[in-house]
Amino acid sequence: MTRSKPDSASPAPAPKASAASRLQMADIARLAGVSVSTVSRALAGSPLVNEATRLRVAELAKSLKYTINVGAQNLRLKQNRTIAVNVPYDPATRQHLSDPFFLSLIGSLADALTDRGYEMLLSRVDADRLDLAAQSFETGRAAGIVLVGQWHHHDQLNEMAVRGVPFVVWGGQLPGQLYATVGSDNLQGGRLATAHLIAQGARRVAFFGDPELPEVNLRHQGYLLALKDAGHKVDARLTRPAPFVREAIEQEVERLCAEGPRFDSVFAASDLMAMTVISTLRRLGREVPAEVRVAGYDDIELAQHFHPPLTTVRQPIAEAGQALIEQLLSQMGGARAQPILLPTTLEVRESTR
Amino acid sequence: MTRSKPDSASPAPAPKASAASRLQMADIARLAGVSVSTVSRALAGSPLVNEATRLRVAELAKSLKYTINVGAQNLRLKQNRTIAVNVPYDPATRQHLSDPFFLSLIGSLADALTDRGYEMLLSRVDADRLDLAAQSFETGRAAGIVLVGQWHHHDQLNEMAVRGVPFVVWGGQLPGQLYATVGSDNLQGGRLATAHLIAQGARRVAFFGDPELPEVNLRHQGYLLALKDAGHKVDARLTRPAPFVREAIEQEVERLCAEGPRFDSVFAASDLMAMTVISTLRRLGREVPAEVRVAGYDDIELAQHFHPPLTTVRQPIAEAGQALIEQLLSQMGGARAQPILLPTTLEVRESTR
DNA sequence: CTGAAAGCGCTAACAC
DNA sequence: GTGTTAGCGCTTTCAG
Repeated sequence: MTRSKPDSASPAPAPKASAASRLQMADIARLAGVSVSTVSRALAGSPLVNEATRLRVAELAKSLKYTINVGAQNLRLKQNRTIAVNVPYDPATRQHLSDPFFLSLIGSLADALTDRGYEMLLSRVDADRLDLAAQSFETGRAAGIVLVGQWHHHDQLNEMAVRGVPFVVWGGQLPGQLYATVGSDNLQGGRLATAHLIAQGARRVAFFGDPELPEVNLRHQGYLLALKDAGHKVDARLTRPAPFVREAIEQEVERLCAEGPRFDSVFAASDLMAMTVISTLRRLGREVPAEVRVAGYDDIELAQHFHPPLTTVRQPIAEAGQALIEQLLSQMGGARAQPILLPTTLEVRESTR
Repeated sequence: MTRSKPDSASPAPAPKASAASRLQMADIARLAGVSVSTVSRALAGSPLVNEATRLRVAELAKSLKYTINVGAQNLRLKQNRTIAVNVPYDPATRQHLSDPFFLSLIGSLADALTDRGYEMLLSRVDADRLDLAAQSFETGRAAGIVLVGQWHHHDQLNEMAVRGVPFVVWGGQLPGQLYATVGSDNLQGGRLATAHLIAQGARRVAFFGDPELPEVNLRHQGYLLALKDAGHKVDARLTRPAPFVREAIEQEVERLCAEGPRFDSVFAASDLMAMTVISTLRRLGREVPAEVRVAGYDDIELAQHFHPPLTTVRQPIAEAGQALIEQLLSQMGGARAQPILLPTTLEVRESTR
């Protein structure tokens, strides 16, 4: 899925008029022997129009498969029922839309939107220029924006909020945040997972993840809290700042195994990461969970089918989509941006037993 | 991800005008002391406009963060740069957007579209009413349509083609097909996988999948061909028609193990299915690959991280998106619908050794 | 109850 | 070079 051409690709030839002039209101008005206004009213189900003519128009439209041109309708009505969902991609690796968790989240957003009669415009954004996501709002394409992941650039998001762009982001709550986030309780989740590892007898828990990302950072803080709760000493070398790239994770595991320090369990910031960690450990001859216990985060569908089935912190995906859309819509309705924290639960499976 | 409300949900309150009237061309015309037409030309980079004024207008627009209202622009230009991508969902189970393969395909489509300056409208369609997907074209929302999976209802698709709706579907090539499909060479893929199992010493290969689906059906035919190539007798009881639902697959595995017939390997119609089969076999105490060899189809990202790493037929995802869009665009440009077959390759891993 | 006319925000002849 | 004008396909006053 690595593409070579940059986003700034030439817009290509002409997409021009699609098909020889589509059917329009005037046509069915003529055919029905009424004026366009009547057709408009009839199709809108206005009580002003005679039931007989309403029916006639409706049937004519149906048999001719005529449907109102939403573009024109929206222009006239100044309304808009599409929401732009933006998935950040790392401009360096051009990796994107790859983590199953985000993909499920998109599915859940699609559900939530369809349920409310909205459409979803899906696109990618350069993770370093999250503010560009605002464009689909500014060009009138979308009535609101969902950002799937905040990455770095808290600042850009705050600036968007100041500009009055209606948007929500899936991510962690940050101090001084002017925009709305929806996310799982990352702190609590990290704490849960780590506490569980400790309860299983872990003495030296390693943390894998990129603490530059707000969400991961919160999970890391939860990890630290749990260590403190248990009276464990924190060994900073056990925090391994690996980005979400397979090779980097593998390397980090190899380094940790080779150079130390000693560790008897791992809390990984995502399931995908946990799975990679487990594969690598296995390749290096360390058994999971016998020698090293591993817990993940997300509870993606495959976590339970993995071998060993993965202990993980479950984020409620279906609710996530609902909450994101609800928050966005209420914001579009004039409400203030309000962060939402979704509860997490620990799914204990074989990988930590 | 199971939603309770049906699609026919009430369209909810009013989304009305977003924010107090956005900035528009007239505004920046006034501010620049020129007419709207000049602004329009300037922003479009027309050579008719004086370089000095062009610059002035451009800067004014930028500083005010003005962007052209695409809705109005499209209406006037009768153009449209959005493509609707529709993901069918099973109305019975309301399962959708769940198989990682389809999700990756969406990612690949997003890439292909962005590269060409198109936008992507993502929605679900009832798998039994694929023809409803045409609506986004008929309402002028989209200039063309991509259908991710043909399911049953070849007929509905043919009818859409007759109606002149520009669309492509990801799926298998069927006889008497009036529309364009893009898909991997399912027949060849099924043959490859099965032949490989036989080469590994398999004598009794079971097939898991729903042969009602054209793609799966082709994979099954490939399976039969490979058996014939090898001079094996076909045992119809080894074909297990399981839908893509986890519980159904587990049950089918249990039944096969309990009631026979005997089998020493499995070719599953998708990786997800293969993984479920493996987990179930393991639960029943049958080791993979020692006792049963298992091969899948798709080569999703997780196949290589699975334990054991999964032997599978790789479908070229990046090319898939490109091919779908290329085919659709050329169709929109007036070309005839032309099926495309993508090459498959066998990825041999531990699960069949 | 229905039609004529104006206008949503923009572009493209057609004048000057 | 730039402004004036008409009109994309629809909805909605405002008169009948």
